[in-house]
Amino acid sequence: MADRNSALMSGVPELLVLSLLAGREMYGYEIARSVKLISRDALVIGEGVLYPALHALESRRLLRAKRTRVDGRTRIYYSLTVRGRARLAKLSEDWRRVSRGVASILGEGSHG
Amino acid sequence: MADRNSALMSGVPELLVLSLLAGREMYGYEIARSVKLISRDALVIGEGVLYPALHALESRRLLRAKRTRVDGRTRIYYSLTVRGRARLAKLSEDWRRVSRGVASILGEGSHG
DNA sequence: GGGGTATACCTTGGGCCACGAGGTATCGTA
DNA sequence: TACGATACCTCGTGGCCCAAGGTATACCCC
Repeated sequence: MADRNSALMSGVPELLVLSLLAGREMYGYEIARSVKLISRDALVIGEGVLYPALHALESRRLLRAKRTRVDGRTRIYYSLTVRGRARLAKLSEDWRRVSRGVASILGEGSHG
Repeated sequence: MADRNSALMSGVPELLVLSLLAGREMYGYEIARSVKLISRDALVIGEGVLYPALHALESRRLLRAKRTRVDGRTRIYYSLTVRGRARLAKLSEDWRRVSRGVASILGEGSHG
């Protein structure tokens, strides 16, 4: 099964997470709010998607985790590893390819 | 559970099929080749994805099927129903929303 | 007649992943 | 005391994608 590489799409949550963390380290709850905020409500990433994704990303060594305590609450800050940056580069390119591809089909279809 | 409506993404094959059929009626094999051709190899829709998708779309009354015989081979031409057009409109809008959303996150991340 | 390629349809099995729902705990506030 | 925001988490369901494999016709070449 190779590595779910050339999938048509999928993996958007992973892409969002990696992309945000490329800018600075963030914690889960903050990532969820940021996605909603930056995309102006176009995208919402649920916690049932986010946390498992973060754990998977960490165990795949794409993210590094740092536990801290703020105001009595636990926060886990995540940052990109080198492998994470490579993965981000690949996923971004995949996304652009698919995005352009879909646009080309939509264009064809609509103007007839 | 509602109708897999507000999904983050997914459903790209369905979108492609509906979009192509909005232009003119086509048969399965032709759709597969067209996707590859129009997208300049950016997108490839396998037959294991395409045919089940076409059947599902037909049973949901989004497509209409018309069996014909050409040169001794069977072709099944599909065309959009009214419901299919409505579905296409919705999926296109969803796609544009997600696409813009992802772009906004990628933009933030890369120059941040 | 045998082999290869293109056309044209199909199903099955497996697996990934998104999602909703629900759970724990702290803090501030009304 | 109850609620909402913050902050983490898991589980079960189900959708959907995919590779692989299967059937059959037409055409070409040798």
